[in-house]
Amino acid sequence: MNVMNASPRRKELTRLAAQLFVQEGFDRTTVRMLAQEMGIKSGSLFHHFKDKQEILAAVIEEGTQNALAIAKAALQSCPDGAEARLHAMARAHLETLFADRNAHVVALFEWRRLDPAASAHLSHLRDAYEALWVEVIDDALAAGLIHGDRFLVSRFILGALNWTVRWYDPNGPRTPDDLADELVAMILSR
Amino acid sequence: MNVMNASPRRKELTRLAAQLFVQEGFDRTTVRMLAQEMGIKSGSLFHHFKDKQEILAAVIEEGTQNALAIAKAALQSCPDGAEARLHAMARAHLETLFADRNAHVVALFEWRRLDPAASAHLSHLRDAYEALWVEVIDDALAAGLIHGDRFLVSRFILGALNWTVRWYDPNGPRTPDDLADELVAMILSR
DNA sequence: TGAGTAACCAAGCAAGCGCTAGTGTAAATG
DNA sequence: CATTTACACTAGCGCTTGCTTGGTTACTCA
Repeated sequence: MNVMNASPRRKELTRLAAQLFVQEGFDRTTVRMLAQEMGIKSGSLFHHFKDKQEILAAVIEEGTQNALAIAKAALQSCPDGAEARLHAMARAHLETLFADRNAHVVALFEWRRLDPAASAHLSHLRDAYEALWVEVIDDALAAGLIHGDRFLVSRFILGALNWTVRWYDPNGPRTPDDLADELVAMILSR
Repeated sequence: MNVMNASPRRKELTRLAAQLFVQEGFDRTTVRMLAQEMGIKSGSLFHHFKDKQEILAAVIEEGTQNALAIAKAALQSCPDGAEARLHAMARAHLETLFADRNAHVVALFEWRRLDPAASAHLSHLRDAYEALWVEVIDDALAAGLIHGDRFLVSRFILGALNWTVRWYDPNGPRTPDDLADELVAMILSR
């Protein structure tokens, strides 16, 4: 690997790896499969990544960074008010989830395959993302838009959103925005 | 393996396998690890199961059968009315999820490792379970307890419930019933 | 022009994988 | 008593795994 950089080549390889990890799962994806998908031989792979673990970490880091950036942008460019912010976060979450689907599926379902060091590092990133949610949900509770325990409410919402990757069909009639609207409508106290 | 039975021995082995599959994931669990956990040598394992795949199928089948039985019982012994039935289903779902946690975690996260034949067989079981949910949710919609698209609403609810296995701590202050009550309260239109 | 470097390859090692073959043994069955 | 059945064992085959080694090619820039 070349220091800790993010060369264009490495970024492209990471994208391909994410796709394979989703198709086959991390454990069943061999370095030979990865290399073939990338158009190189398996030995050459270790020029870009120090080991297989590092590829997984790269995929997850990439996805989480994107989610964080998009959520922050969505919150900044959205109208004031707790309801608008709740909408914006739900939309942003589903938007990244499907724009960058492979990376997010890997992050959600292969997190446990990370070694402790990588896991600790990436946990901070994920915590930063979840902090945005906590803030928005607290505002919604304070404004009386929703009711209940702030911890449970946020877990339920994130669960419902994350689970969409298991059933949502991007080629179907519904857009990610439709899903976000429907979810927010479902939980608002009216 | 002995025909297609469910001997007590085999049931116990299945339970142990579920635990290991949760700890390590299906792919990383070797037949040698399974055998050691069961107190036998790896070769002896294939007297009980024809191959590793069959162990996975046994774990998932066991868990799904339980969930179906408990949900049916809960619906039969619950007061009339759409709201009571919605409560009962949510409670039953979380109850099995944590009583029989290992099997359910495997069913939720290792389903894709099943070969096509086993997957087809077990899909019918899962469909029977989801049909119970669809019925209860349709009643709740008809009674005006909740609003929205029946498909989306049921996916969101099941997503929120299933995701609990990722964060719920059985040793914490909240009971599964608390979670069910809070979720139902969150989605009721009031 | 020639030194440096990023990217790649062919070959293969040591370890671990799922699974099989053949055997031993104690209890149930005719 | 003879036979079958259930369950376990030892030994290891054939293959795949992640990763290493030692070397080649193509390009950049002083």
